[in-house]
Amino acid sequence: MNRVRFAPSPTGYLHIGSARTALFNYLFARSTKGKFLVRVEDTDKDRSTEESTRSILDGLKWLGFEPDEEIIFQSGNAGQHRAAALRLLEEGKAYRDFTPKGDVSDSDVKARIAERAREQGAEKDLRDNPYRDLDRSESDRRADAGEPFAVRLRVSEEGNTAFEDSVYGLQERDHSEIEDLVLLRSDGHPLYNLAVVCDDLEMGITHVIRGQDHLTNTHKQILIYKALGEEPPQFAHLPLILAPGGKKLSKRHHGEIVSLTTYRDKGFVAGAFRNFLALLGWSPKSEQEIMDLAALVDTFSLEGINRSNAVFNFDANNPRRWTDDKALWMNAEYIRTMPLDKLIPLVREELRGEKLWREEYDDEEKGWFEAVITVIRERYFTLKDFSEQGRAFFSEDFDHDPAAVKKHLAKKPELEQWLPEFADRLESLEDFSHDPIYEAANKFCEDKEIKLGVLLNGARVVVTGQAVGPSMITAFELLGRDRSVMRLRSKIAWNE
RNA sequence: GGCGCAUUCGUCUAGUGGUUAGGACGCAAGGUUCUCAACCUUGAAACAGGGGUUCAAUUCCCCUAUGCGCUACCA
Repeated sequence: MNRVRFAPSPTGYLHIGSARTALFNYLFARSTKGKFLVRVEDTDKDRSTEESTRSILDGLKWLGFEPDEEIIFQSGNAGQHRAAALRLLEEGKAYRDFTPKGDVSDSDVKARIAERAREQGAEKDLRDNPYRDLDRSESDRRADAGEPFAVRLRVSEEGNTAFEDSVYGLQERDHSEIEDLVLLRSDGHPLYNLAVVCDDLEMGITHVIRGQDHLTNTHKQILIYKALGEEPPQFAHLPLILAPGGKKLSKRHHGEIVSLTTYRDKGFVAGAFRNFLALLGWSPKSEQEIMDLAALVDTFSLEGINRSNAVFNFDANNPRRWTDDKALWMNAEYIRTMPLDKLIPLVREELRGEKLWREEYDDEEKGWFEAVITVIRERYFTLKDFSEQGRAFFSEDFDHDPAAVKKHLAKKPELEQWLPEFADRLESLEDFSHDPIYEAANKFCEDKEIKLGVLLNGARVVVTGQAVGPSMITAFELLGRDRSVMRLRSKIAWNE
């Protein structure tokens, strides 16, 4: 049985790239009847926080990915990692490095790597560590004397490692390109590459599906598997998600757009965002694009994964395009087509958050509420729209859009008289339903010799505060006689 | 610097040794309409560049360019 894991490090929010990695792991597990596991890689104790862990787990839950087994915390396995390193030391597959630990300031490591590499040029020798061939008894003696040491894997100078990546195909790397990597820090803490290998072994992971940024390091991990006398799992690396222009998508440069929680907070339907994410770097090879979780599980396979990085397209300077157009479109598509009983709970949450929810909507006004949602959801893009654009349906306390006032009221000052007059006609209607309201509106416009649009557009601004919205006849019907009449007579919009 | 990976419309992508290079989002035009969406019709829009191989290359090979990744006693 296949076993895969999603292994986030809790050093911040859940990045959308990580969310997609989790998605692909989940889909792979479900589509092959395997297990989806979660392992929190909290070994960097300086940067890991509980808050981050919680936020990541919340994000996974929101997307619908519950782990099949208990969540593993990597920090709890440090003892085993250390034991593995010591075993390799014992077997001579690793050695003690007594070089004093240098100061590593995190910020400029990349620059220093490049700098050092430039100096070495092509002449570099990754096996020039003076302790690599230190006499064993001498090494033991110094260790016993309490001298601190790091443990490094003894990588052979000849040959290469190779593996078949499910996405990128055959990967080979000469050992001469791989340094004797550190397994254990001089303070006794295991390092990432060792920890992942040990944990994946321990958890019985059969397929490692992760970001392409790990592709080159996979060779190091394979070396560790070999040294431990174990078979490496199957690897599948995923293309990355980039920012417009092909740049790295980072919190520092792109802010909250990279955080999954942003999408939840800005009114995304989880299924819609999940659907969008699935299409970034993976293709079902069909023209079907709208897919719920079951459909994704049905069609998912590693073969459909792309090799080139995908650009997450958005415009930081344009509020209307704060995130990818297609994501927004897909969210709208979900909002207007998803089953009402799936949508209602989401709208309820949104209205509750904005203090617009009334318990009656779940009870004696359920029918009315559903009718309203059915009508207004047609033109909404996010769940936020229900409380913002749709506010007038749930509250008397709503604003009048200045642009709408200008466009439909200011240009027709006569409406200030006409709208209350029209209110009188509505008030006297025997049957306050669609057709009679429509007839009344037409009759009124005939009397005043104006186009229907003039009346209804003006009414929309006064009654809903908006220039756009559902058919005004339907809106009157939904709001009911009293509220319609009252708002038509109101001078608020005229005085603002 | 070294090593690795990638490159089809603006973006996400399909695809093939011979195709009118397909779809989606977005964009534009038209229809519909009380507004705006939705919907329908139509349109503009791509094989990074250069060499090969081949009867034929977007597809196979090489080089260049560009981008990304890794190169840490970070994960």
